[in-house]
Formats: sequence, structure tokens, C-alpha cells
Amino acid sequence: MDKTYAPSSIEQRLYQQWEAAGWFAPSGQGKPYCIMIPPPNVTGTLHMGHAFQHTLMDALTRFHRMEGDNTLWQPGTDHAGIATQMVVERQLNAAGTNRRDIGREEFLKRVWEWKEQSGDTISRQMRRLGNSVDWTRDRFTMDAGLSEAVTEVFVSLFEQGLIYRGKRLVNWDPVLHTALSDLEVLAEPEKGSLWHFRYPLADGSGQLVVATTRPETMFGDTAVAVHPEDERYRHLIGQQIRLPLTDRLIPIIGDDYVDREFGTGCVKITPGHDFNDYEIGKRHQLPLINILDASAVLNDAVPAAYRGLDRVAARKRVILDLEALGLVDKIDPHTLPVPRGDRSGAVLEPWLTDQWYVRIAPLAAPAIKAVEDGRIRFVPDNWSKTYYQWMNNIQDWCISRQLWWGHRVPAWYDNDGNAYVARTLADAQSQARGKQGKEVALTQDDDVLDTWFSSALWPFSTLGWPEQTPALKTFYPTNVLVTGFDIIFFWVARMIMMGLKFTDEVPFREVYITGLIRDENGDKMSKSKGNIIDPLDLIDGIELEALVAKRTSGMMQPHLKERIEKATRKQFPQGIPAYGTDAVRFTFAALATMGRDIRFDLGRVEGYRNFCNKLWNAARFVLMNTEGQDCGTGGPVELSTPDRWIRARLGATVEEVRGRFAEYRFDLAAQSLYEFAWYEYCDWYLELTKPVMLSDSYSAAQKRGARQTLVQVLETYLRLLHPLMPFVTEEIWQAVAPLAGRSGPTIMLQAYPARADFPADAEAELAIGPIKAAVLAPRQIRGQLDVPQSRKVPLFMKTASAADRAVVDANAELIRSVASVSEITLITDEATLPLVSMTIVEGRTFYVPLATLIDDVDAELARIAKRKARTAQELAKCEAKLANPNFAANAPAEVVAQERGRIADFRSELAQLEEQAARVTSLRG
RNA sequence: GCGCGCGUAGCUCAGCGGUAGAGCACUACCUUGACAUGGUAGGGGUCACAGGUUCGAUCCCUGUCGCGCGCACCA
Repeated sequence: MDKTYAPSSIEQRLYQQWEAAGWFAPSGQGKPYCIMIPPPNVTGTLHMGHAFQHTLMDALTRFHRMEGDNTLWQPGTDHAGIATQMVVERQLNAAGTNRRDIGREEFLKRVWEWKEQSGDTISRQMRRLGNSVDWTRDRFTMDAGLSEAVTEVFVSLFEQGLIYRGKRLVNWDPVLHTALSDLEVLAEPEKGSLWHFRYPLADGSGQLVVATTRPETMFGDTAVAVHPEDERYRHLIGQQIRLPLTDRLIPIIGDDYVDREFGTGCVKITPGHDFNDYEIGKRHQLPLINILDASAVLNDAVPAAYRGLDRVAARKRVILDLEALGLVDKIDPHTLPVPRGDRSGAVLEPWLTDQWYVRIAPLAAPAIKAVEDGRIRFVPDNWSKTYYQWMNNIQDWCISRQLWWGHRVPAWYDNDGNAYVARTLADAQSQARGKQGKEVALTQDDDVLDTWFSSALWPFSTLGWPEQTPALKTFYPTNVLVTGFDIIFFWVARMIMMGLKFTDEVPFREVYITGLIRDENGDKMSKSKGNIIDPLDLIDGIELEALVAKRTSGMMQPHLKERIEKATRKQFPQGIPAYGTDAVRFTFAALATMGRDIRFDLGRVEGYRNFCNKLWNAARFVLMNTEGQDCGTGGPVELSTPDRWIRARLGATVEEVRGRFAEYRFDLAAQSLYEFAWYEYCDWYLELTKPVMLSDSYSAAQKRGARQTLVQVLETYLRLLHPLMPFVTEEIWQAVAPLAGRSGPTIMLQAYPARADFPADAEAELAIGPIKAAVLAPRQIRGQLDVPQSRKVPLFMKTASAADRAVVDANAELIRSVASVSEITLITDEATLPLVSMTIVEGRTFYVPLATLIDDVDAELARIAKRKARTAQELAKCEAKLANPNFAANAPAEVVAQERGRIADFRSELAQLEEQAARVTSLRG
């Protein structure tokens, strides 16, 4: 092994070996375990959120694979209808053409080309992240098989009356020219105005003042509404208004939808362009006037002067004209939620069109029940509330999109406008024949389906459904879905509904909801904010200039460029160093707390990169001392107290890590793994082993015991860590495993460590106490007196405990060596000692002759005073607690006893410290 | 308005009804034969605030303040 840990030289090589060997595929044996990847956009790239979730999925996958389960992590991508179409359209625009000019067929050809060209970005990234997905099963939502599933589901739902076509108001994107579902609408408050217009009564007897945020829609007004019990207006109900700028008369109606407190209490009703007004219109049988075309330009339904104006121009014109007529009462500033498309950012219009809908209530009911009765469990559990809240108020789902890229709606129309929903054109034709009694020409619906419609089928469509494949039988229902809370509605809920509907089974038993990765300021990472980090740039590192270029290229809003560049230069003046995949993965695991926001901290990555290096070097130490030597096969093996202790600690860690994985606490699993390796194995065990390796005073059996423990603990630990850090563990394992008596081509397929392999050892765990104390004591004294740790000093340990004495006697040489102590002497009385420095560790008192340390006696007095103050403070707290009569009366006996014990300890400590201070003072002079 | 989350060391975050923790940052000492991407010893916190329950609250309950998110919204 090289002296320094160099991830770049091991990671890609190992991944290629794993993949080539076919080790990612299910073994075909054992309990099935399956995770479906949330399919990323095929033409996109993985962002930090993906890398995060993939790390957790891979950890689970690798863990279960090592457990011997028949493990499948199913990969794939989705076609991301709108997003992908937009990208290709932009390419066309740049080339001076557009999709209408080249036509649907040619356009689709271009999209597929783009998919082929960019589609391997994601798989390349996943390979670099070490994701052990079964690549042979890679799926794409537009694949033939998955498309067949989409058609089957659509037709089947239609046949059951759960899909219908209807003319209704939808959220219309006038830029992209497509309908959107409710979920794709983002309504942020924006500053606007509330215009008050005077609408004259038809009989000339007066006027009503209506308040509106959208003056331009007045041409679609078909009523003015007031509250039926509003004293001011109710006598006017039934009368007519002469709608200004038009020659139309519209009625005054009463409807308790009207809020008397808001505005003037009079509302203009525009059923064709407002969802609430649409409902009112239905209640009052009002006509519905559509005044906009698909681009939100005023159409021929408005007076000639306004035709052809877009929304914005029309608004200005209406206000001017009403002002000229003296009909503008006032204009108040007003903040209102403005609905925008989540992709285009365009202000959406409620617009009357024919669309396909899923009747959702019958699908939602069983899906709610599945979570209620525990067949599906959310982790953390409180996300189920979010789920319920949405599911209980769910609206029919508009699934048609006026796009070209996607699954085309399997419906055909004859010339009379009759629709035939069918699995194939031939089916549709035969239906049409049945209806019309003759052969008729059919044309397929132009629209495609919402991408989420196909995503909703992902857990079973990827396994071959509607065929009853062996894979489907084996892996469905899947075990866990790992995803972010931002797509609970878009995706998770819809998978549950579709899964239950078409397989009578839940699609997954658990849903582990992760937090969202944010930048160091807590902001969401996005291209427009310029704060994205490509996970690969953390792995490979990136120069500052390249990073700036990456963040500022291809921007939708070029004016942000300067600010992004400045912020980037400030935050990463040196660019980003290469950390390697393992460090990045370990960081993600360590950050996977149960909260909802995760601030990504580069400092953590650096810390865990150092951890990789630490592990690497520990392994080098182990190899250096074991390779080519007898690790326990050549004769009797004697295990020392440290050997037994570290084995027991490893066992406890195994148990801890297994438990943490089982409850999806990757952060705590990472913490346990980190702490064991660094604070126990490296800090203590390796140090305690060095003398055994180096000195001749240990027997062959003792040396065998130490070597065997070194390699066995390391080998086991590597397996324990492997799911989180696949590469460095594999690389080290290859070298270490044979020494530990393990063989196999890869760590990936080795058994995950079991607690039973390293049982608890109470005796050893107790006996390590005095050894550690004897090592810590001189360190403490030297450290606090600023004396180099390398200075050898004699050490006196005062103890009355026979057990302590036995342990220290038996390990005296070890302690001398590790603690850098010339001699350790056990005493029961310090009276005969020369002027010494004193310390108490875990209730054990130690002395080092002051003359061997320093000349300045005051330094020792200062140390003692400081320690005394702290002890006195603790003592006071305990005494106050015990002084409370209720405490002794009510607290559990063991707590009281513990408290009394502490007081005794503190008092004895304090007495010794005082004595020490007195002695030092008296001997000074 | 309804629902949810967060507030613990300078920063990023764990934790827990009974002695406040980690990483990073900071201070001092140390180039000791795995590792300076390191070692050792330290400094630093009225656990947002106020009540309540309890022998005991950072933890449980209620409220307040601050920050954030989701859903629904009055034209």
C-alpha cells in the first residue's frame, strides 16, 4: 500500500472490477430485498440531492447484499417531458428553427438523439459514486415495456371510468402552450394593484364599485356578485349592470362566496378565467366567455379595439379607457399570489380546454388506508401527516400535456369527434367500426401524458408488468423507497395509488424521507442561484476558473452572472480540492439526520477525507506488523487485556451500527464507525500493540494474539464500514483479509459482521480502566505543564484496589512504554514521595516528581487550583441535589447511590488536591 | 387560516428525565519508526424565552418570540 491515501488511484479501477464481475446483480438466493431508484431526468445530471440519496440507497443495498439477501437496486431514468422538450426547443431556437417548422416526427428524432448524447452522464456519475445498481436491468420510462404499461394502465382506468376527458378550466401555460397539474403551479405573493371600477346599473339609477386584480378579464365578466345578506347591496340582486367598454348587460347575483369585508364587497364574475368564478358560474348558470387564445392574447370575443393585445397590454388599455370614462374609482396597492408554471416561470391562465383527467378519489381511499393500517410506513413518521393532508383534499389529476415528448394519449378520434380509447390503433378501429357501422378514418390524440403518470408505475413497470415476470414476483412489493419530501405528492402518493390499483399490493413497505441538501447558507441549491456543486467536483476536485465557468455557463438569466462569479471566487478561492468518493459518501451519511434541511459543509468532507487517510495508515501499520508473520496459525495464541478489550468494543460497535442501519440513522451509524476506528482502534489499541510488536519481552503466543487481533478487528471493521465507504474498504480488505483467514474475490459479497463474532467481555472492559488511566495521567500532567510528551518520567500510582494492582503489575511494561514512563510504582501512601505533581484520573491518583518536569513550582500550584475550583463546583451541585429531602425520598435508589458515590469521590479528590497544594507550598520554601 | 420542522460551543450538527457531546475553528506543546490529511493537553455553552409537571427539565406539557417549509387562500 502507498504511504498516502489516494482515492483517485483506486476507486474507478475497483468499480470496473465489480461491474465486470456482475456482482451488482441479485444473487438469486436468499430473502428478496429491493430498492427502486427514483428515476432522475435522463438528460439531466445528478445534483447533490441525488448523490446524497444514492449514497443511502447504496449503503442499504450493500448492507443487504452482505447479509445474503437476494438484493436488487433497480436503476433507471425518466423522460421528464417538459424539461427535456424545453432543452431541445432551445437548441432548435439557437439553430434558427423551431419544433413547429420541423414537425413532430423530426422533433422526436432530435429528442432521442439528445437523449442518446446526454443520457450516459447520469450513469457515469453513478458509477463514480460507487452505486451498486444492477445495470443490466437499467430502465427508461419511454422504453417499449414501460410504455406498454402506461397504455395498459390508461386504457384500464378509462374502461373502469377512472379516466375521463372533460372541458374544464385548467392551469394553462401560455408560453409552453400546455396544461399543467395543480402540483406544477407555484403561487408566490407578488406586488400588484387592486383596481376599483364603477360598473353602472343598467337602469341608470347608480353604480356598483367592483374591485379586481385583473382588469383585462372584464371582457369575460358575466355577472357581478354580492353577498346575499349584505345590507348595502342585497336589494340590487336581480338587477342588471351595463358592462363598460362593451354593450353587454350582466346580472347582479347573490352568492355567499363573496367576502363582505374585502374590497367593496362587489365581485366581478369571470367564469372563463378564474377557478372560483367558474364554480359560481356553474351555480348560477352563467354563460362562460373565453377571451384569450393559447398565448393569452385577447381573441375575437372582445371588442375590436382590444383584439390581438396580450394580457399586459390589454390591462393597460382597459385602465386607460376606463379612466377616460371616469369609471376608475381608485387603485390600491395589493399583494396577491400569482400562479406561475414551475418550469417556464410564466404567469398561468385558468383556461377552458379539453383535457384528460384521472378520477382520483377512488384511488386515494385505499392509498390512505395503506398508510393508516401500517402496510406502508413513513420514516420519519410525521411525514405521514403531510401525506394524509394532501390525500384527503386531493383533486382530480389532469394528466394530458400539450407536448410532443412523452407517452401519447392512447385515444383516437373519428371525424365526428367521437373518442376511442384503446390499446392499439386496430382496437380503436374496431371500436369505431362498431359505433359507425363502417370503416372510418381515425386520428390519434395529439397530447402526451404527464411524466409523473409513467413514474407512478415505476415500481412494477420496471419489473416487467403487465407481464407476470419472475422479477415482479420476487421483488414486488419493494422494501423501501428513499426520496425527498418535495416529491411526496408528485410521486410517492401516486405510486401508492397506482400500485394498489394494479397489483393489489403496496409498491414499497417503507418510505424513508430524506432532508434536502442546501448550501452552507441554508439556501436551496439551484442553477439560477449559482450555488450548485457537482458531486463529481467534490470527488475529483476542480480549479476555481473551471468552477466559475461551470456555474455561469448556459444561464437562463445572464444578468446574475457577475454576482455568482464573485460569490464563487470568495467561497472557493482555491477551487475545490479532491476528496474522493468515500469521503463524500461518508459525509452524506453523517449528515443524514432526521431533520428536513441539511446544510452541506465542506469542512465535514475534509474531516472525513482525513478519516479515510487515518484508516489507510492504520491499515499500513497493521500490514507492516503482520504481513509475512504468524497471525495466529503457527502455535498457541494468548490474548492480552487490550486484545480482549478491543474485540469486545468491536462487538459493541457491530451491534450499534446494525441497529442504526435498521432505523435509517445513517448519521449515528457513521458516528459509531468513526469513533470506533479513530478513538478506540487507532488511539488506543494500535498504541497498546506497538510495544508488543517491537519488544522481545513478549512471548510468541502474546505476539500471535496481538497480530491476530490486529488483523481480525481490522478485517471485520472493514466489512462493517463497507456499505458507507465501498472503495477504501475494498482496497484495504484485499490486502488484509488473507491475514485474517478470510478469502474471497471481493468484500462486497462477504458476510456483514455479526455481534456474536465478538461477544462482550466484562472482565477485559474493566481491566482496561487502570491501564488507560496510567497512560492518561502522565500525559495530563505533562500537557498541563507544557512539557513535551516525549519526556520520560517516573510515575507513582496510589491505589488500594487489589484488582487495579494486579492489572498494573501484569501490564507494567506496556504502560511504561505507551505512557513514556521510566518506572511505574504502586503506592498506598504518598507521604514519602519527593515534591510531586499530582493528578486524578477516573478516581485513581497519580504522582510524577516535579523535578523531572519543571523548575517552576507555581505552575503546579496553578494547575491544582484550577482543578480544585472545578471539582468544588461539581461537588456543590451534587450536595445541593442531595440536600433536597425529596430527592432521597423519591429518586430511584441507584440514582441516589450514584449521587452519594460522586459526592464521596469529589470530597476525596478535593481533600487530596488541598493536601497537594499544601505540600507543594510548604516544600517550596 | 390549517399542518409540519427548527432554535444546544464561533460555525455545522448529534444527544438526553439524573456529570452537556462530536467535527471544524481556536490556544499551548510535540517533526515519538501508521498517519502533520497527524499526536497530546486545553479554552469555550443560563441547551431561544416564560410558565407548568417532576425529587430533578436542555429533554415531557403549555404559551411566547425568532427562522423555515408545505397546503389552502378574499376578487
